[in-house]
Amino acid sequence: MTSQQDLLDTLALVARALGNGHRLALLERLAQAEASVDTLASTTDLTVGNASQHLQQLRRAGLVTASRSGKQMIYRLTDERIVLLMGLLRQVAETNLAEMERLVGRLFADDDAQGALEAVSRRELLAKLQGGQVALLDVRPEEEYAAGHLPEAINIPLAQLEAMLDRLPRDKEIIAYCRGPYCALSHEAVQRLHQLGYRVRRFEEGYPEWKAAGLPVMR
Amino acid sequence: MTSQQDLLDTLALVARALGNGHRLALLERLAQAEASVDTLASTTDLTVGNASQHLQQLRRAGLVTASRSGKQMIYRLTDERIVLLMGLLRQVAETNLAEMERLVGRLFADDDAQGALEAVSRRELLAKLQGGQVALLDVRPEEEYAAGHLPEAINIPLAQLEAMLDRLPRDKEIIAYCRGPYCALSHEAVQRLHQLGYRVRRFEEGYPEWKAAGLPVMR
DNA sequence: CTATCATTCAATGAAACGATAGAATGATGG
DNA sequence: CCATCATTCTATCGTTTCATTGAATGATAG
Repeated sequence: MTSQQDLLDTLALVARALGNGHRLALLERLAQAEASVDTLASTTDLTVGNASQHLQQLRRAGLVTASRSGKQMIYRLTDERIVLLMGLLRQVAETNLAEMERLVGRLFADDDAQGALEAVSRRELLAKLQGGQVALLDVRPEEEYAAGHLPEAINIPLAQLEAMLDRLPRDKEIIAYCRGPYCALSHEAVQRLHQLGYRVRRFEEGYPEWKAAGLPVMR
Repeated sequence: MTSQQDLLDTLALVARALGNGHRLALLERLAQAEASVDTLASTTDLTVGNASQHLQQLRRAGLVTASRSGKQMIYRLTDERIVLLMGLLRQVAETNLAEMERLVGRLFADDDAQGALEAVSRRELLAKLQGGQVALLDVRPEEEYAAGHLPEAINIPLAQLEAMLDRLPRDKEIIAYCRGPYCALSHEAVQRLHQLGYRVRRFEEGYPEWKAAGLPVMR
């Protein structure tokens, strides 16, 4: 006979797979684009061996799948909803853990010093895009942009921001986005563009959340 | 400087709190109604000491709060969204873990043998309630019903089902619900009522999901 | 078919987790 | 203020998790 407890124990298995900072980092990275072990290891500052082990655990929990492509093993998220799950986890943590608030506060401290332009919510962004008076700026690395991005977004990786300013319209408000709420790239971009006199704000989410919400994406 | 990794580590802390079957059981119980350590321990088959420890962990993770009422410590969920979080965790687990499917399959095996009436979805239930030709049956214990229930639901705890049949209308279809998708109470009720000749089906979710979705509840 | 590259496996030690038992704390009722 | 009840704290032991190391496997290019 199946007891309810067996089911809960199995659910706990999945939750436990989410219960490690490095694994969450791997999942966030995978939410941008599928990637090889090697790539994942270097973008998350793990040794290859260690990354591989964590990926196995995620695989056992059904959160990622792997397939071989030549010498490389390509990992990807099994399910779009994993992004939603992490988003909800984030919301619950932010509203109920003081520690979390402290850390997020610090991440946003720069912005506040700068003149406190609040981040643009998804709803607000949709309205602005409808109106057509904003330009979307994707400051992620080129490969992540290539794997998928918001419609009509202009890609300028942060490192080349100043060098490629000519791609940005001067007459529109600019909305910058990157990997997600905790990603520093768009914060940085907004600061730098603001100093250069652009009207610029940050999208409070990132590409993965947009996609997981079922909104249209481009390649 | 706050690194993104600090934030992920803190998130992982919350996920880890969900990563234990007993703690998930405690949370599910708390989703029904607030309760004392003693009550929680006995409904989840834990010793009081052990339950207390798990509750502390949930508290550290910001998932529950406690307040003293006389000699007793009353625990409650901090946030309605925790129910949503567990629901999403369940969905992800069910679609991506074979083991999960196996266990759920077994739980539903009885129903299938019985003539396979599929469970009623939330959307379907809302439509049926609109129409007015169904009666809602809440088969949870009286205290949980008292703490909150679906509008117009009739409470008959499973143990008294046969004794209190006169409360059920014979001319309407009956929709039974209980604590949630994995709760056995409504399965059992449906089987027994079906044998007695009632037109009866099961709501696929439970009270906590209904409430967390922002739908109206009664006391 | 061998050298190389990408990844996984296996073994180790340190740290964290989980259950238990028994002592300690806090509130209440006489 | 003492006895009782509900809960928490402390200490212990066995188990699991995590990072590291180095060896093993699998695929490819010459």
